[in-house]
Amino acid sequence: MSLLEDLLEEVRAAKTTITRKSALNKVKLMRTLFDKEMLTLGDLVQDMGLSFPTMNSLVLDLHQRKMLVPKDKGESIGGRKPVLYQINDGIFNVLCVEIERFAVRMVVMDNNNNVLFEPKSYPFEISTQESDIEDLVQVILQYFEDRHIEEQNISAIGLSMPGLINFKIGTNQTFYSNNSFNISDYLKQKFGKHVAMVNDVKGAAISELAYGAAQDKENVLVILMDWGIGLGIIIDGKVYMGNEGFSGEMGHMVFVDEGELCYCGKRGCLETIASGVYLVNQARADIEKGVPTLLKNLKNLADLQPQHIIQVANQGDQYAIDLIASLGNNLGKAISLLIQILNPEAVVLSGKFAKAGSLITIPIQQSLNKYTMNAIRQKCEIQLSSLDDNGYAQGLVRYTVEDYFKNNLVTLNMNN
Amino acid sequence: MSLLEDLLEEVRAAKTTITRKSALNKVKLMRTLFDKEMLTLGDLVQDMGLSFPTMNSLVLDLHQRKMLVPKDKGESIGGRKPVLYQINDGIFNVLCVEIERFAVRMVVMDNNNNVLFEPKSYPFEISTQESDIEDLVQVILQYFEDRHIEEQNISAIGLSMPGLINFKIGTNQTFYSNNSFNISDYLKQKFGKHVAMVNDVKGAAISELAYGAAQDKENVLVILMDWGIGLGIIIDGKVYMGNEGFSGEMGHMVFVDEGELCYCGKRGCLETIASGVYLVNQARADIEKGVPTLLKNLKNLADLQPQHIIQVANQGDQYAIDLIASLGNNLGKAISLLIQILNPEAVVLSGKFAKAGSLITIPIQQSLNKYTMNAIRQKCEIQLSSLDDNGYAQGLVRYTVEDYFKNNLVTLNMNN
DNA sequence: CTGACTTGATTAAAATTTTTAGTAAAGTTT
DNA sequence: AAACTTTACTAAAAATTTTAATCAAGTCAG
Repeated sequence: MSLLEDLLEEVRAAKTTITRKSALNKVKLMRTLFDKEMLTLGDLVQDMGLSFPTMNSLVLDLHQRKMLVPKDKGESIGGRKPVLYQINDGIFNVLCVEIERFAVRMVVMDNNNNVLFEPKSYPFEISTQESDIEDLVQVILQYFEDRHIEEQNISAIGLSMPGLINFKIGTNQTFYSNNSFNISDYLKQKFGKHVAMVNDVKGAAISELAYGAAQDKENVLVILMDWGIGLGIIIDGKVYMGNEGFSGEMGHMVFVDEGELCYCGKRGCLETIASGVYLVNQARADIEKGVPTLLKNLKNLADLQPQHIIQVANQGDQYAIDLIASLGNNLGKAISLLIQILNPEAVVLSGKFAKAGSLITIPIQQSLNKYTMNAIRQKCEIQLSSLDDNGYAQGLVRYTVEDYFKNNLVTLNMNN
Repeated sequence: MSLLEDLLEEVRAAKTTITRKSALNKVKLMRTLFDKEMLTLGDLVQDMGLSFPTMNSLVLDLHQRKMLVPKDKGESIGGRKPVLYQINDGIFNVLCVEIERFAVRMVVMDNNNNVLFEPKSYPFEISTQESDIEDLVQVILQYFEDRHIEEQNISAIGLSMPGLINFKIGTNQTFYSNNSFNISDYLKQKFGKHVAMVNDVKGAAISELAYGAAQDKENVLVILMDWGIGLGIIIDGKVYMGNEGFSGEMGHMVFVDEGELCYCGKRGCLETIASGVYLVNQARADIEKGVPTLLKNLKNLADLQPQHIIQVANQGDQYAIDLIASLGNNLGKAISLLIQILNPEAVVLSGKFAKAGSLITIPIQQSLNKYTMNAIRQKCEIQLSSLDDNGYAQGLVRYTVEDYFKNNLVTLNMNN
């Protein structure tokens, strides 16, 4: 049993209200420390509303158990430097399972984002067949084998995937078309661990908020540009999920009257004119027509991916540049609607398209200038994401740990 | 000095931390009680994290000062009924100043929404001339005279108006075109009272949340339909203001490519095809063309107002019904974008158009079915507002009192 | 209708925490 | 190097929270 589970057990086993309260405060202290990453004793006193002596004894106890460590010293503001406390490494280890359109990427990281087992991708395609979920289990077991991972070293599983995920009950509409099958429960039973499930864009938004371009901001839109187009909405410093977890489905906003048929069943969705799918389809059609472009050098046109187009555009290919620009203009028009409605302080462009840099930002900015009210746009910065390969996994770790604490604290407070 | 101000003074004058804490807790108790309207001792203990004995003595003290009263008894859940406490009448009296497009409406209400001085409307037109603000002061003084109101009986002023209002610093873009003039400060100086200023749609959203169709809901869109079209966004049970207070400007979302010129400077804004202004302009043009409609009986076509069109539509006028339906279709298309982005649990249709009932809801619903993803739309109810004439003023009272508490508690906690 | 069983209100003693105050340690600034 | 700040830690005094007990006011089954 892990140190954190010991602590939770201590709360459950407490005989008097006093010992219970003390143990519960230690759990809350761990959560606060995870949330804020590094805090001084004084910060903790303020955050948790306890006195210095009490907080001191709590910290001392957790220090002795090696659950937290004095890491650095904070900046002095005219006197002695305060000690900064941090959760110890390896207190909570998360298996990150990032389900992408044609692959699953896995990595194991601890609460401080240390990589415990190196990432690896496996081919995997989402469909709505019944066997998918069992396939996923097999891929996970394969990863365990490949990296020599013992299951007992994993504290919880974090799952991210595109599509509609009901965050309140843990169902989704990606595997199986009926809403009743509960992946979280299935995996939880299979592995005997806490499972957190989150939509990929919302995971990205958490990453940007905690470690990326949205740090220290309150109201931000995170646009994830890849095969599809997703939106993560940050409001009051929190990622807004939507009433059932379905917020941010901007890719299927209807944008063109009587437009092209989208795979979602509607016509003229934004994704039909501004997405990786659109880019690839358009490029394929144009290449067949004989348009001059570096893309023609590609061996197999069927393998064409959005990143190839971005790549040649960055090399100066005029066709690719124009294609990305027209996409940027349409996307900018959509973003202008969002800004007009939500008045954010920043828009963060994330995902594979961020690599296109100003080739995409300038067309977007152009549309914003045209379609947004001055006062609302003026203070809204357009920023490119700067997260690295493990960036989204870090957000997934964060979501998983938060979910774990939330679930446990709710059930602990119930059995008052 | 009012009872509430006495209490605040007590906090400031407190010599020891202990007496200060106690006085501060009484202020917080008053705020909690205002926020939740009616609470039992047990509720207060839970909400504020204090023990029964302590809370009991706080309540006793405030009861003796006549700041709160035991009002009703709660429902029994198998034993003795608990006493429900409520803030006493007349503890905080708000002058509500609702600035509309062509009028100002005023009313004085207390913290429990009792009308102390009957409402009255005065003609008033917003422009960006310097003299406007002084005109407003004159109209307020006129109201005081007409209703025999003594200034000392007013605790604070609540101001609602259309347009962009920076809620953090109290400036607006309705009076004066430059952003630097501060109406709140001006009126505060003129009357020596706290002034809260809020955008009319956000005020309406607060009303719907506290007393209307959005009660007990978490994530709701409130559409205010009048001369313009406004949107109030309720997220996690709070009205979302936007980073600078400019959220919800849906009327100026660009909706028609190279459409009609809007007064905001852009082309093809939603308001040019779905608003009271559109309705009136379209009707005037059609009547001149000789379309058969009951509206022709109107004496003066220049006086045509949206409510006239709604009225004849309710009487069965086919032209008006069709006109409203086409507006509803367009509006529904816009709302479908919002639902797709924000996944609310309900959409509340408020404002004068709500009187059109199913004549407007059915066309809207029709568009929603066409343009929104099934899963997101399914659990989203479309509801009509049921607020009465003073409904929006009640939201303004609520905003004003909340603002007053927030401001005071912030400054009190600063001089720790 | 009565009696057993709830839950709520109130009070008092015991346990614990918070204040308050004082001292030492560790920096910064003049 | 001295004076001033801020943090860390300890201990006595003061206040609050627990805990427990009693009374009041309901519900509900028989």
